[in-house]
Amino acid sequence: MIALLDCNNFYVSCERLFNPKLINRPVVVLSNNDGCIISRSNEAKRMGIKMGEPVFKVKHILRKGKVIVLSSNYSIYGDISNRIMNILKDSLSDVEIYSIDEAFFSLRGVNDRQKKCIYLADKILKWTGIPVSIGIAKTKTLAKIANRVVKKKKEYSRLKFNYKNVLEVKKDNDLEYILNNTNVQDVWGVGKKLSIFLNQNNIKNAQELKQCDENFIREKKGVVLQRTVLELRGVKCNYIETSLPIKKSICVSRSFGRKLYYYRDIRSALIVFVQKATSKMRKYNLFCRVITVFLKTSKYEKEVYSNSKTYTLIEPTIDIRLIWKIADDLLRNIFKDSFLYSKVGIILSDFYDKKNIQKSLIDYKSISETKEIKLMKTIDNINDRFGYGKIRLSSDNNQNFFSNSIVRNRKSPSWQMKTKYCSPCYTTRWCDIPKVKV
DNA sequence: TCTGGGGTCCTAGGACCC
DNA sequence: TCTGGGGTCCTAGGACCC
Repeated sequence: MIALLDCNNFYVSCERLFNPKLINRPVVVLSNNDGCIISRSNEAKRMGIKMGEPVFKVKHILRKGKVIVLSSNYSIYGDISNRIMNILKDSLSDVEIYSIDEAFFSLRGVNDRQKKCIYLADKILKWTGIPVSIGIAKTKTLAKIANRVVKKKKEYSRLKFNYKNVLEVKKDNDLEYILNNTNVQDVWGVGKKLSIFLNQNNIKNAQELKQCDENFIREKKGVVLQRTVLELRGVKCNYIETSLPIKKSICVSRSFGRKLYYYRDIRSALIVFVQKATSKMRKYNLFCRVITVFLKTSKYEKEVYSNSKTYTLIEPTIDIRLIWKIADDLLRNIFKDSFLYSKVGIILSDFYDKKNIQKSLIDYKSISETKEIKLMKTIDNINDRFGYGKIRLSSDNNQNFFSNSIVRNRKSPSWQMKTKYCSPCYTTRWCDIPKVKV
Protein backbone atom coordinates (compact mmCIF):
# COMPACT_ATOMS: atom_id res chain seq x y z
CA MET A 1 0.00 0.00 0.00
CA ILE A 2 1.05 3.55 -0.74
CA ALA A 3 0.44 6.65 1.36
CA LEU A 4 0.38 10.25 0.26
CA LEU A 5 1.08 12.90 2.86
CA ASP A 6 0.08 16.45 2.03
CA CYS A 7 0.52 19.51 4.25
CA ASN A 8 -2.68 21.45 4.80
CA ASN A 9 -2.64 24.96 3.28
CA PHE A 10 1.13 24.69 3.49
CA TYR A 11 2.38 28.24 2.90
CA VAL A 12 -0.30 29.75 5.11
CA SER A 13 0.44 27.17 7.81
CA CYS A 14 4.14 28.10 7.67
CA GLU A 15 3.38 31.80 8.07
CA ARG A 16 1.15 31.06 11.03
CA LEU A 17 3.96 29.29 12.88
CA PHE A 18 5.75 32.55 13.55
CA ASN A 19 2.86 34.96 13.55
CA PRO A 20 0.02 33.79 15.81
CA LYS A 21 -2.07 36.79 14.81
CA LEU A 22 -2.78 34.91 11.59
CA ILE A 23 -4.50 32.03 13.38
CA ASN A 24 -8.28 31.85 12.92
CA ARG A 25 -8.16 34.67 10.43
CA PRO A 26 -8.50 34.56 6.65
CA VAL A 27 -5.00 34.54 5.14
CA VAL A 28 -3.70 34.17 1.59
CA VAL A 29 -0.16 33.84 0.21
CA LEU A 30 0.70 35.26 -3.20
CA SER A 31 2.83 33.97 -6.06
CA ASN A 32 6.06 35.69 -7.06
CA ASN A 33 5.59 39.31 -7.98
CA ASP A 34 2.45 39.33 -5.82
CA GLY A 35 0.46 38.23 -8.86
CA CYS A 36 -1.79 35.30 -7.97
CA ILE A 37 -3.17 33.60 -4.90
CA ILE A 38 -1.39 30.28 -4.36
CA SER A 39 -2.23 29.33 -0.79
CA ARG A 40 -5.36 29.99 1.24
CA SER A 41 -6.40 29.38 4.81
CA ASN A 42 -9.69 27.55 5.32
CA GLU A 43 -11.32 30.86 6.26
CA ALA A 44 -10.20 32.35 2.93
CA LYS A 45 -11.39 29.29 1.02
CA ARG A 46 -14.82 29.64 2.60
CA MET A 47 -15.02 33.20 1.28
CA GLY A 48 -14.90 31.79 -2.24
CA ILE A 49 -11.33 32.79 -3.12
CA LYS A 50 -10.05 30.34 -5.72
CA MET A 51 -6.64 28.77 -6.15
CA GLY A 52 -4.50 30.58 -8.69
CA GLU A 53 -6.76 33.60 -8.90
CA PRO A 54 -5.07 36.91 -9.83
CA VAL A 55 -5.13 39.28 -6.87
CA PHE A 56 -6.62 42.23 -8.71
CA LYS A 57 -9.71 40.20 -9.58
CA VAL A 58 -10.57 39.50 -5.95
CA LYS A 59 -9.44 42.81 -4.44
CA HIS A 60 -12.98 43.54 -3.28
CA ILE A 61 -13.31 40.21 -1.44
CA LEU A 62 -9.91 40.66 0.18
CA ARG A 63 -10.77 44.14 1.40
CA LYS A 64 -14.31 43.36 2.51
CA GLY A 65 -13.29 40.18 4.32
CA LYS A 66 -10.22 41.80 5.92
CA VAL A 67 -8.10 39.04 4.48
CA ILE A 68 -4.43 39.12 5.47
CA VAL A 69 -2.32 39.09 2.31
CA LEU A 70 1.30 37.89 2.30
CA SER A 71 4.01 37.62 -0.37
CA SER A 72 5.57 34.20 -0.63
CA ASN A 73 8.73 33.54 1.38
CA TYR A 74 10.32 30.39 0.03
CA SER A 75 13.19 30.32 2.47
CA ILE A 76 10.74 29.62 5.29
CA TYR A 77 8.69 27.12 3.32
CA GLY A 78 11.75 25.24 2.11
CA ASP A 79 13.20 25.03 5.58
CA ILE A 80 9.98 23.78 7.19
CA SER A 81 9.51 21.33 4.33
CA ASN A 82 12.97 19.84 4.99
CA ARG A 83 12.13 19.32 8.63
CA ILE A 84 8.91 17.48 7.77
CA MET A 85 10.59 15.27 5.16
CA ASN A 86 13.33 14.40 7.63
CA ILE A 87 10.76 13.24 10.18
CA LEU A 88 9.29 10.93 7.53
CA LYS A 89 12.67 9.61 6.46
CA ASP A 90 13.58 8.90 10.08
CA SER A 91 10.84 6.34 10.49
CA LEU A 92 10.28 5.02 6.96
CA SER A 93 12.58 3.46 4.40
CA ASP A 94 10.85 4.35 1.12
CA VAL A 95 9.98 8.02 0.98
CA GLU A 96 9.55 9.99 -2.22
CA ILE A 97 9.57 13.76 -1.80
CA TYR A 98 7.10 14.67 -4.46
CA SER A 99 6.86 18.43 -3.95
CA ILE A 100 7.57 21.05 -1.32
CA ASP A 101 4.51 19.95 0.65
CA GLU A 102 3.87 16.35 -0.46
CA ALA A 103 5.48 12.96 -0.04
CA PHE A 104 4.59 9.44 -1.11
CA PHE A 105 5.75 6.56 1.03
CA SER A 106 5.46 2.81 1.03
CA LEU A 107 3.63 1.01 3.84
CA ARG A 108 4.82 -2.43 2.85
CA GLY A 109 5.10 -4.67 5.88
CA VAL A 110 3.23 -2.29 8.19
CA ASN A 111 0.44 -4.05 10.04
CA ASP A 112 -1.72 -1.23 11.25
CA ARG A 113 -1.26 1.33 8.50
CA GLN A 114 -3.71 3.90 9.78
CA LYS A 115 -2.21 3.80 13.23
CA LYS A 116 1.27 4.34 11.81
CA CYS A 117 0.08 7.30 9.74
CA ILE A 118 -1.72 8.88 12.66
CA TYR A 119 1.46 8.58 14.67
CA LEU A 120 3.42 10.32 11.88
CA ALA A 121 0.88 13.09 11.46
CA ASP A 122 0.85 13.75 15.21
CA LYS A 123 4.62 13.80 15.35
CA ILE A 124 4.86 16.28 12.47
CA LEU A 125 2.29 18.53 14.11
CA LYS A 126 4.08 18.38 17.43
CA TRP A 127 7.59 18.86 16.08
CA THR A 128 6.94 21.43 13.35
CA GLY A 129 3.46 22.82 13.98
CA ILE A 130 2.22 21.95 10.48
CA PRO A 131 -1.08 20.03 10.13
CA VAL A 132 -1.04 17.29 7.48
CA SER A 133 -3.45 14.86 5.79
CA ILE A 134 -2.62 11.31 4.70
CA GLY A 135 -4.43 9.11 2.19
CA ILE A 136 -3.66 5.38 1.88
CA ALA A 137 -4.47 3.16 -1.10
CA LYS A 138 -3.13 0.63 -3.58
CA THR A 139 -1.70 3.08 -6.12
CA LYS A 140 -0.41 6.62 -6.17
CA THR A 141 -3.45 7.83 -8.09
CA LEU A 142 -5.82 6.28 -5.55
CA ALA A 143 -3.74 7.57 -2.62
CA LYS A 144 -4.05 11.04 -4.09
CA ILE A 145 -7.81 10.63 -4.22
CA ALA A 146 -7.96 9.30 -0.66
CA ASN A 147 -5.96 12.29 0.49
CA ARG A 148 -8.33 14.64 -1.25
CA VAL A 149 -11.27 12.93 0.46
CA VAL A 150 -9.70 13.60 3.87
CA LYS A 151 -9.57 17.28 3.06
CA LYS A 152 -13.06 17.45 1.58
CA LYS A 153 -15.05 15.29 3.94
CA LYS A 154 -18.19 17.29 3.31
CA GLU A 155 -18.39 16.14 -0.30
CA TYR A 156 -18.40 12.52 0.86
CA SER A 157 -21.01 12.66 3.61
CA ARG A 158 -21.98 9.00 3.33
CA LEU A 159 -18.52 7.85 4.37
CA LYS A 160 -17.67 7.07 7.95
CA PHE A 161 -14.46 8.77 9.01
CA ASN A 162 -12.70 7.12 11.91
CA TYR A 163 -9.89 9.63 12.00
CA LYS A 164 -9.58 13.34 11.44
CA ASN A 165 -6.64 13.44 9.08
CA VAL A 166 -5.93 9.88 7.88
CA LEU A 167 -7.96 7.68 5.53
CA GLU A 168 -7.40 4.21 4.17
CA VAL A 169 -10.05 3.03 1.76
CA LYS A 170 -10.62 -0.60 2.64
CA LYS A 171 -14.03 -1.61 1.37
CA ASP A 172 -14.78 -1.91 -2.34
CA ASN A 173 -18.12 -0.18 -2.07
CA ASP A 174 -16.50 2.74 -0.23
CA LEU A 175 -14.04 3.11 -3.08
CA GLU A 176 -16.86 2.99 -5.61
CA TYR A 177 -18.74 5.66 -3.68
CA ILE A 178 -15.65 7.87 -3.56
CA LEU A 179 -14.86 7.47 -7.24
CA ASN A 180 -18.48 8.12 -8.20
CA ASN A 181 -18.34 11.38 -6.27
CA THR A 182 -15.01 12.59 -7.60
CA ASN A 183 -15.07 14.65 -10.78
CA VAL A 184 -12.76 13.48 -13.49
CA GLN A 185 -10.82 16.77 -13.42
CA ASP A 186 -9.94 16.14 -9.79
CA VAL A 187 -8.08 12.97 -10.70
CA TRP A 188 -4.26 13.24 -10.62
CA GLY A 189 -3.02 13.51 -14.20
CA VAL A 190 -6.26 14.89 -15.63
CA GLY A 191 -5.99 18.60 -16.33
CA LYS A 192 -8.15 21.12 -18.07
CA LYS A 193 -7.76 19.84 -21.62
CA LEU A 194 -8.17 16.16 -20.85
CA SER A 195 -11.23 16.75 -18.70
CA ILE A 196 -12.92 18.56 -21.59
CA PHE A 197 -12.17 15.62 -23.87
CA LEU A 198 -13.38 13.10 -21.29
CA ASN A 199 -16.57 15.02 -20.59
CA GLN A 200 -17.32 15.11 -24.30
CA ASN A 201 -17.03 11.35 -24.28
CA ASN A 202 -19.40 11.02 -21.36
CA ILE A 203 -16.74 10.25 -18.81
CA LYS A 204 -17.56 12.61 -15.99
CA ASN A 205 -16.35 11.04 -12.77
CA ALA A 206 -13.47 8.87 -11.61
CA GLN A 207 -15.58 5.70 -11.58
CA GLU A 208 -16.53 6.21 -15.24
CA LEU A 209 -12.87 6.80 -16.09
CA LYS A 210 -11.94 3.62 -14.26
CA GLN A 211 -14.46 1.60 -16.26
CA CYS A 212 -13.90 3.09 -19.69
CA ASP A 213 -12.17 1.36 -22.60
CA GLU A 214 -8.46 1.77 -21.90
CA ASN A 215 -7.51 1.07 -25.51
CA PHE A 216 -9.67 3.95 -26.66
CA ILE A 217 -7.89 6.19 -24.14
CA ARG A 218 -4.50 4.94 -25.24
CA GLU A 219 -5.28 5.53 -28.88
CA LYS A 220 -6.77 8.99 -28.40
CA LYS A 221 -4.72 10.46 -25.56
CA GLY A 222 -1.65 8.33 -25.09
CA VAL A 223 0.01 6.16 -22.56
CA VAL A 224 -0.01 8.62 -19.65
CA LEU A 225 -3.78 8.71 -19.34
CA GLN A 226 -3.98 4.97 -19.92
CA ARG A 227 -1.78 4.53 -16.86
CA THR A 228 -4.15 6.70 -14.88
CA VAL A 229 -7.05 4.44 -15.86
CA LEU A 230 -5.09 1.37 -14.76
CA GLU A 231 -4.09 2.99 -11.48
CA LEU A 232 -7.75 3.71 -10.74
CA ARG A 233 -8.31 -0.05 -11.14
CA GLY A 234 -5.61 -0.71 -8.58
CA VAL A 235 -2.85 -1.64 -11.03
CA LYS A 236 0.43 0.03 -10.06
CA CYS A 237 2.01 1.94 -12.95
CA ASN A 238 3.82 4.67 -10.99
CA TYR A 239 6.29 3.53 -8.39
CA ILE A 240 7.81 5.26 -5.42
CA GLU A 241 11.05 6.94 -6.46
CA THR A 242 13.36 7.23 -3.51
CA SER A 243 16.52 8.43 -5.22
CA LEU A 244 16.81 11.99 -6.42
CA PRO A 245 16.10 12.16 -10.15
CA ILE A 246 18.96 13.35 -12.34
CA LYS A 247 18.43 16.94 -13.36
CA LYS A 248 17.54 17.43 -17.00
CA SER A 249 17.26 21.18 -17.09
CA ILE A 250 17.73 24.21 -14.88
CA CYS A 251 15.64 27.27 -15.54
CA VAL A 252 15.80 30.66 -13.84
CA SER A 253 13.28 33.25 -14.83
CA ARG A 254 11.11 35.91 -13.21
CA SER A 255 8.40 38.28 -14.22
CA PHE A 256 9.63 41.84 -13.87
CA GLY A 257 8.25 44.09 -11.16
CA ARG A 258 7.14 46.38 -13.98
CA LYS A 259 7.14 46.05 -17.74
CA LEU A 260 10.50 46.73 -19.40
CA TYR A 261 11.10 48.46 -22.67
CA TYR A 262 14.84 48.95 -22.86
CA TYR A 263 17.35 46.33 -23.85
CA ARG A 264 19.85 47.27 -21.15
CA ASP A 265 17.26 46.76 -18.38
CA ILE A 266 16.38 43.30 -19.63
CA ARG A 267 20.04 42.48 -20.01
CA SER A 268 20.75 43.45 -16.42
CA ALA A 269 18.00 41.10 -15.25
CA LEU A 270 19.29 38.27 -17.41
CA ILE A 271 22.82 38.57 -16.05
CA VAL A 272 21.51 37.91 -12.54
CA PHE A 273 19.45 34.92 -13.68
CA VAL A 274 22.43 33.47 -15.52
CA GLN A 275 24.46 33.66 -12.33
CA LYS A 276 21.73 31.92 -10.34
CA ALA A 277 21.34 29.20 -12.95
CA THR A 278 25.06 28.50 -13.22
CA SER A 279 25.64 28.42 -9.49
CA LYS A 280 22.73 25.99 -9.18
CA MET A 281 24.28 23.85 -11.88
CA ARG A 282 27.62 23.80 -10.09
CA LYS A 283 25.89 22.71 -6.88
CA TYR A 284 24.86 19.57 -8.74
CA ASN A 285 28.39 19.25 -10.14
CA LEU A 286 27.17 19.41 -13.70
CA PHE A 287 28.40 20.79 -17.01
CA CYS A 288 25.89 21.95 -19.62
CA ARG A 289 26.06 21.89 -23.37
CA VAL A 290 22.82 23.62 -24.31
CA ILE A 291 21.87 27.19 -23.43
CA THR A 292 18.45 28.69 -24.14
CA VAL A 293 17.29 32.25 -23.57
CA PHE A 294 13.64 33.27 -23.82
CA LEU A 295 11.98 36.64 -23.72
CA LYS A 296 8.30 37.51 -23.73
CA THR A 297 5.65 40.11 -23.24
CA SER A 298 2.67 39.37 -21.05
CA LYS A 299 0.11 37.27 -22.88
CA TYR A 300 -2.47 39.88 -21.86
CA GLU A 301 -0.56 42.67 -23.61
CA LYS A 302 -2.02 44.15 -26.81
CA GLU A 303 1.16 43.59 -28.78
CA VAL A 304 2.26 40.07 -27.88
CA TYR A 305 5.76 38.81 -28.63
CA SER A 306 7.54 35.71 -27.42
CA ASN A 307 10.72 34.18 -28.68
CA SER A 308 13.56 31.93 -27.65
CA LYS A 309 16.92 30.91 -29.06
CA THR A 310 19.12 27.97 -28.24
CA TYR A 311 22.85 27.50 -28.61
CA THR A 312 24.61 24.15 -28.48
CA LEU A 313 28.25 24.09 -27.49
CA ILE A 314 30.72 21.61 -28.88
CA GLU A 315 31.96 20.87 -25.39
CA PRO A 316 29.96 21.06 -22.17
CA THR A 317 30.98 23.92 -19.91
CA ILE A 318 30.83 25.11 -16.32
CA ASP A 319 32.25 28.56 -17.02
CA ILE A 320 29.88 31.40 -16.22
CA ARG A 321 31.83 33.79 -18.44
CA LEU A 322 31.25 31.64 -21.49
CA ILE A 323 27.62 30.96 -20.61
CA TRP A 324 26.94 34.65 -20.11
CA LYS A 325 28.62 35.58 -23.37
CA ILE A 326 26.37 33.15 -25.23
CA ALA A 327 23.26 34.15 -23.30
CA ASP A 328 23.98 37.79 -24.07
CA ASP A 329 24.28 37.01 -27.79
CA LEU A 330 21.06 35.00 -27.72
CA LEU A 331 19.21 37.83 -26.03
CA ARG A 332 20.47 40.33 -28.59
CA ASN A 333 19.17 37.97 -31.26
CA ILE A 334 15.61 37.80 -29.98
CA PHE A 335 15.20 41.31 -28.59
CA LYS A 336 13.00 43.59 -30.66
CA ASP A 337 12.29 47.24 -30.08
CA SER A 338 8.87 48.61 -29.23
CA PHE A 339 7.51 45.83 -27.05
CA LEU A 340 6.75 46.01 -23.34
CA TYR A 341 8.42 42.93 -21.96
CA SER A 342 7.31 41.11 -18.82
CA LYS A 343 9.75 38.25 -18.50
CA VAL A 344 13.16 36.92 -19.46
CA GLY A 345 14.74 33.60 -18.58
CA ILE A 346 17.60 31.18 -19.11
CA ILE A 347 17.46 27.41 -19.42
CA LEU A 348 20.55 25.25 -19.12
CA SER A 349 20.27 21.65 -20.31
CA ASP A 350 22.01 18.60 -21.76
CA PHE A 351 24.06 18.01 -18.64
CA TYR A 352 27.23 16.02 -18.24
CA ASP A 353 29.15 14.75 -15.32
CA LYS A 354 32.80 15.82 -15.23
CA LYS A 355 33.87 12.24 -15.95
CA ASN A 356 31.66 11.85 -19.03
CA ILE A 357 32.59 14.86 -21.06
CA GLN A 358 33.24 14.31 -24.73
CA LYS A 359 36.19 16.54 -25.60
CA SER A 360 36.49 18.34 -28.86
CA LEU A 361 38.82 16.54 -31.26
CA ILE A 362 40.19 19.80 -32.59
CA ASP A 363 40.60 21.93 -29.51
CA TYR A 364 41.73 19.39 -26.99
CA LYS A 365 42.85 20.25 -23.49
CA SER A 366 42.48 18.31 -20.29
CA ILE A 367 39.33 19.13 -18.36
CA SER A 368 40.10 17.69 -14.97
CA GLU A 369 41.54 20.73 -13.22
CA THR A 370 41.45 23.51 -15.72
CA LYS A 371 41.64 27.16 -14.79
CA GLU A 372 37.90 27.54 -15.37
CA ILE A 373 36.99 24.92 -12.80
CA LYS A 374 39.34 26.38 -10.23
CA LEU A 375 38.01 29.86 -10.83
CA MET A 376 34.38 28.78 -10.51
CA LYS A 377 35.15 26.92 -7.31
CA THR A 378 36.84 29.96 -5.89
CA ILE A 379 33.88 32.18 -6.73
CA ASP A 380 31.48 29.72 -5.11
CA ASN A 381 33.62 29.41 -2.00
CA ILE A 382 33.85 33.17 -1.54
CA ASN A 383 30.13 33.61 -2.08
CA ASP A 384 29.29 30.80 0.31
CA ARG A 385 31.41 32.40 2.96
CA PHE A 386 30.68 36.09 2.51
CA GLY A 387 27.21 36.08 0.99
CA TYR A 388 25.70 35.42 -2.41
CA GLY A 389 26.68 37.99 -5.01
CA LYS A 390 29.90 39.18 -3.36
CA ILE A 391 31.69 38.06 -6.50
CA ARG A 392 29.66 38.33 -9.67
CA LEU A 393 29.64 39.42 -13.27
CA SER A 394 29.54 43.14 -13.56
CA SER A 395 26.49 44.98 -14.76
CA ASP A 396 26.04 48.67 -14.20
CA ASN A 397 22.40 48.56 -13.25
CA ASN A 398 22.57 45.99 -10.51
CA GLN A 399 24.81 47.63 -7.95
CA ASN A 400 22.14 47.81 -5.33
CA PHE A 401 20.47 44.51 -5.91
CA PHE A 402 22.89 42.35 -4.02
CA SER A 403 23.13 44.59 -1.00
CA ASN A 404 19.40 45.05 -0.62
CA SER A 405 19.04 42.65 2.26
CA ILE A 406 20.76 45.10 4.57
CA VAL A 407 20.08 48.51 3.15
CA ARG A 408 16.47 48.48 2.10
CA ASN A 409 16.02 52.08 1.09
CA ARG A 410 18.38 52.15 -1.83
CA LYS A 411 16.90 52.18 -5.27
CA SER A 412 16.50 48.63 -6.55
CA PRO A 413 16.87 47.77 -10.23
CA SER A 414 13.85 48.32 -12.42
CA TRP A 415 13.22 44.62 -13.05
CA GLN A 416 13.11 43.45 -9.46
CA MET A 417 10.04 41.49 -8.31
CA LYS A 418 7.32 42.94 -6.19
CA THR A 419 7.19 41.43 -2.73
CA LYS A 420 5.26 44.02 -0.85
CA TYR A 421 3.98 41.82 1.95
CA CYS A 422 6.92 39.57 2.72
CA SER A 423 7.39 38.14 6.18
CA PRO A 424 10.88 37.89 7.76
CA CYS A 425 13.03 34.81 7.11
CA TYR A 426 12.49 33.56 10.63
CA THR A 427 14.58 30.42 10.37
CA THR A 428 17.22 31.22 7.76
CA ARG A 429 18.55 34.72 8.40
CA TRP A 430 20.32 35.67 11.60
CA CYS A 431 18.82 39.14 11.94
CA ASP A 432 15.29 37.79 11.39
CA ILE A 433 15.26 35.19 14.15
CA PRO A 434 12.27 35.96 16.36
CA LYS A 435 12.96 37.49 19.77
CA VAL A 436 10.98 36.22 22.72
CA LYS A 437 10.42 38.31 25.80
CA VAL A 438 9.94 36.31 28.98
C1' DT B 1 -2.29 49.24 -12.89
C1' DC B 2 -2.50 44.30 -11.71
C1' DT B 3 -2.32 37.58 -14.29
C1' DG B 4 4.04 32.73 -10.90
C1' DG B 5 8.07 29.68 -11.45
C1' DG B 6 10.17 25.41 -12.35
C1' DG B 7 9.87 21.28 -13.95
C1' DT B 8 8.77 16.35 -16.55
C1' DC B 9 7.04 13.34 -20.01
C1' DC B 10 5.03 12.09 -24.42
C1' DT B 11 3.96 12.44 -29.36
C1' DA B 12 4.16 13.64 -34.14
C1' DG B 13 6.74 14.72 -37.82
C1' DG B 14 10.89 15.58 -40.35
C1' DA B 15 15.48 14.37 -41.62
C1' DC B 16 18.46 11.07 -42.13
C1' DC B 17 20.80 6.26 -42.26
C1' DC B 18 21.58 1.56 -44.70
C1' DT C 1 0.16 0.84 -63.81
C1' DC C 2 3.86 -0.58 -60.64
C1' DT C 3 8.89 2.96 -56.36
C1' DG C 4 10.90 -1.07 -49.48
C1' DG C 5 11.60 -1.85 -44.79
C1' DG C 6 13.39 -0.83 -40.62
C1' DG C 7 15.33 2.16 -37.89
C1' DT C 8 17.44 6.46 -35.07
C1' DC C 9 17.73 11.08 -33.69
C1' DC C 10 16.10 15.63 -33.09
C1' DT C 11 12.72 19.27 -32.33
C1' DA C 12 8.52 21.65 -31.35
C1' DG C 13 4.56 21.62 -29.11
C1' DG C 14 1.26 20.05 -25.91
C1' DA C 15 -0.16 18.15 -21.78
C1' DC C 16 0.44 17.63 -16.97
C1' DC C 17 2.19 18.46 -11.96
C1' DC C 18 2.93 21.44 -7.57
